Amino acid sequence: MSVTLKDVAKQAGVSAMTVSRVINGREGVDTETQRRVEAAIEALDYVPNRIASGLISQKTQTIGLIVPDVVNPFFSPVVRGAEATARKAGYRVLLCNSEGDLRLEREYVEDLVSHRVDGLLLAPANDRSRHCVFPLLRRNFPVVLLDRSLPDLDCDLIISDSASGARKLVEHLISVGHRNIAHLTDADDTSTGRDRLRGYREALEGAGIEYHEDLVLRTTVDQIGGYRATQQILAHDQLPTAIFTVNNMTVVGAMQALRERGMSVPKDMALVCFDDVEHLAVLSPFLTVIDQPAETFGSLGAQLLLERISGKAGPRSRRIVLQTDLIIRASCGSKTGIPRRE
Amino acid sequence: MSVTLKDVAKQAGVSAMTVSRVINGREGVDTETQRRVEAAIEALDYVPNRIASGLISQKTQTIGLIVPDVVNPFFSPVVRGAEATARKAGYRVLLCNSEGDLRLEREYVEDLVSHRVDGLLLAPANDRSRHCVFPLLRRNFPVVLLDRSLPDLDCDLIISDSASGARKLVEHLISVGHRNIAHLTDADDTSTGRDRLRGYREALEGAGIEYHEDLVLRTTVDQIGGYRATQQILAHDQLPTAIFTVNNMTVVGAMQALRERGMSVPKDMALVCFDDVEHLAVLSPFLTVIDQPAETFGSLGAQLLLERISGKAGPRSRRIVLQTDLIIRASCGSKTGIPRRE
DNA sequence: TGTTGAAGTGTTATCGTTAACAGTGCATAA
DNA sequence: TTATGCACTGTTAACGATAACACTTCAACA
Repeated sequence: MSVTLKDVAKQAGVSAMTVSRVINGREGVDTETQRRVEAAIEALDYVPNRIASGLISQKTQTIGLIVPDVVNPFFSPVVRGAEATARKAGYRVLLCNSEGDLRLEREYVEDLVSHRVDGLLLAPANDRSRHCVFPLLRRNFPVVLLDRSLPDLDCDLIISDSASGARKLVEHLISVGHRNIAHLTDADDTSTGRDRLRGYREALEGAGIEYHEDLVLRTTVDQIGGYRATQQILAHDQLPTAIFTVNNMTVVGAMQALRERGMSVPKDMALVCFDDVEHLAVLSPFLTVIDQPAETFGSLGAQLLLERISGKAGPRSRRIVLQTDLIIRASCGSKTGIPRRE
Repeated sequence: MSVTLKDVAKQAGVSAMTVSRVINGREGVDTETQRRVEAAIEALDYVPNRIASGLISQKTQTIGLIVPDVVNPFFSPVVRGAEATARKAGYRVLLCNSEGDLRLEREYVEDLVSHRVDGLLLAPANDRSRHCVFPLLRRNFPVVLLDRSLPDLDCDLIISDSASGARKLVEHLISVGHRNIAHLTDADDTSTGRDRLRGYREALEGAGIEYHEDLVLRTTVDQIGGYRATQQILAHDQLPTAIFTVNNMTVVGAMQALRERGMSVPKDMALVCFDDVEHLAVLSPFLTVIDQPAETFGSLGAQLLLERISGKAGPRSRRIVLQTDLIIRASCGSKTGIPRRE
């Protein structure tokens, strides 16, 4: 079917080995021979088969990248960062969308392993993702976790300081007068959810505000989850004055639910969340958020992974905690906020 | 290093062939033998090497996907759609970010070919991408183009009806009273740019408005391009009353430039563009846009590609034109502007 | 009893490339 | 002249899996 090294060898009147040497730039090939081989390669439009070389070298020069959703404006920069860094080092990226689904995630991991990727970048769905990562680590397979840590798992890791981010956000809400603050988060099965909840509680404590269990709503951290949880909040007898959602998708659902009830932000309800979104930030600088350095998650993660793959990493696992930025805009009713549109 | 089929065979006391049969669910294996093999697989934690099978079958079950930028809210759904569809058919996706750069794009194509992907989904950078696609088609290599067509290239293709979209958008501007409409587009080297410009001109003609060359600004279709081009516009003696930008990134830059000049939308300037952005649509239903079915580009593209790969496609190339939606919001000063979703 | 054939299993060669080793010349040195 | 070594090139055997074929059994039947 496709042109092989042997075809080139025949065309150039040399052995396959000589062609291989030319392709890989090994020295010890006569200039004239080299010229003939290169002519043959050109003439036949030969492209080396990296799959076959990979079989021998036991390296695919490919890494796997599993994220819950590329469309999520937090994860798409992660993907870009990881891909760019990997590519610069000569690695390809197999992209997988786990949809935050454990079963899919496990299937992806198995598929990537059977495809013999040299390493795996994983933004895990939740704590139970541990079950499919642990066997890899036992085999010394290079893995770097992104965004979320997994319980009792000693693994390279890039996270951001969720607790401090959440604390900053809630402290800001408190500083502009809110005391009744709802929090939309997940089912207590992700490190990010737990850390942000912790930050929320710390901020309340710090201000001497009592923690109310019924102000913390557990839901799926997507648009529909944010929508439903907000509906629940709005069914309460006594409404909170602010909602803090755990991420950028939940906040979209929350906004929908508020709008359906004819409530406006920040007049009737303050609204803040994790993750800044570029388009929103410019076109509608409105939401007060915690900004995470998303692209850095990807590029730094890829870097750690490549070090691990090349054996430069040493046995100890590395844990990198990125700092977050509080971006104050107008969604809290804060006096310091900039009007939504001028 | 890693466990191979031979190791399993030895452990189970059978030949490699028998193990292969069990793995691939071929019949003609004794139930008892099968049990032993499965036990050995389990015991050794064996994962089949798909690279090696690929060498024989001449199929990698992998497709390449090249987009200018995963972070662009138009392309990230394209990626998701393509990945999901490919995956359901048992294909993996190698993701490449060309950054709209021809040289990078060419490198990616060569790399994907040397990695023996079974097919390629390409959202080309511009007309000159033709040079790296044409050789593939000559070799009958499966390719599907996304979003942009390439001149004189007979290739499967998914595009949207850019001309009619642009016409709808500009007709709307005209209908609410604008007659002096600037258009930010690219250097006339993409089909989308040309088609949208054509739609723009058609709408003007239809309304008997003269076409002014100096109202059409050529730029890179990203944020910085939109910013600079808008600055140029604002330096004109006579300002237009509306700006139509060719895509969702350019509009961000345009907005920045307007804001810097203290101009607000739509009071001082109307602003419309191609591509809706989910977060904006809900959190700030403000921009009047042409919405393209981005995810469908990806899923349908993958579907066409898989048909081509499996030989189900027939020799003729297919050209699919997706329809667009005009979503009227508030950025034109239109009296009829209704928020898209309540 | 011998033949036939189906079920189950093994052997060999191969996919495209490369590592390791084995030549072949030819020039220089002894 | 013969030895020595260098430069260049070829041969063989892998990498891990599988297709194609060959070989056992053993039951069924003439």
